[in-house]
Amino acid sequence: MADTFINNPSFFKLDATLKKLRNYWQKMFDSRQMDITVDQWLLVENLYKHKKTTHNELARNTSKDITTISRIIELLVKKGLVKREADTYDRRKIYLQLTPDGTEKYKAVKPLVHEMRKTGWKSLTEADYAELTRILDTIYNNIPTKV
Amino acid sequence: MADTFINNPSFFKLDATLKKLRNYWQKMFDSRQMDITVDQWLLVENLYKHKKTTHNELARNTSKDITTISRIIELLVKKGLVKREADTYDRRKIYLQLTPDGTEKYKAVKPLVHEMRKTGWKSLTEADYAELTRILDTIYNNIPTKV
DNA sequence: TAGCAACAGTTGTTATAGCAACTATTTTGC
DNA sequence: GCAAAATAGTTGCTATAACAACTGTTGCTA
Repeated sequence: MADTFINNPSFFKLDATLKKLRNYWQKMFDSRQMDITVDQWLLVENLYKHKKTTHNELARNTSKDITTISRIIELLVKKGLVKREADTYDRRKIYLQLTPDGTEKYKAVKPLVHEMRKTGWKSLTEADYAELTRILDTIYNNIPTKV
Repeated sequence: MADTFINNPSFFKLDATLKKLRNYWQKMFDSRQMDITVDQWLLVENLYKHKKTTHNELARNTSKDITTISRIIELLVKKGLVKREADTYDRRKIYLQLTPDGTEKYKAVKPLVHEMRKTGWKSLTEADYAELTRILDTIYNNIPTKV
């Protein structure tokens, strides 16, 4: 039978590619003693870019559940990479930002990440990137939020 | 800054799309009382197609870790959807196959899955599917297995 | 302004992901 | 033929994912 989007598990290839990427990143982090996981890195990168943010914003920016953010942040705080700061005006809110160690970590890991992105995209073009973006965005928007 | 594959998290969009797909599938399964998870479904589907297979083969076919397969199969056996059968010649091997209930489950869920694939792919063409496949395969093959 | 809804975040539970270490077999190499 | 290596699968552990239920705070409104 022909391999079409109907008979082929629609997210099987997505899943396989993502897993291989994630494993590659993690193994590279481990072999360079970066002492960080892929998802912890994603939060550190986001906190570096936004300087000061909340759990909710992080969740939106990273497509992660807020409970997942809560637990990853807990690990990052324990590692001394992130510090929490209560909002003066809204006592429900907690601002998160990198500590100096967190900023160091970002700078240590960043070049490796840059290299890995180039490796993954080797022999592909910016046009391919645009195609991938278009198709994934279309699928994303095709999916109902409510069932 | 322009959104290119270098500055944009290379798997962020993959991750976001896959999560939304997975959540959509799971919510549909739940709302139809299918009593199954997405990954359990993937194994059931694979077992339906291959009739009789081993943990190792399932792991290869689904891009899952063999430990993950082992645990999902344990749940499926408890649910009565899969049965284990020892190999007569190689006592390390265990063959897995759907029980009659497992086959029923496959037939009950299958039409829903078919619908969801159409929904996700709505307004996209087979050419788009080929493009997506080409790009993801290229990325997949770009990633070193050893670091 | 009292009561309630909405919001920010945490904790409990179950499932998937993957590494390391383990048991139990089978195959290989000398 | 026998020890070592390879193979099949399980178990322990830590991390991520997501739903439900919870605490505490703020905003809304009758």
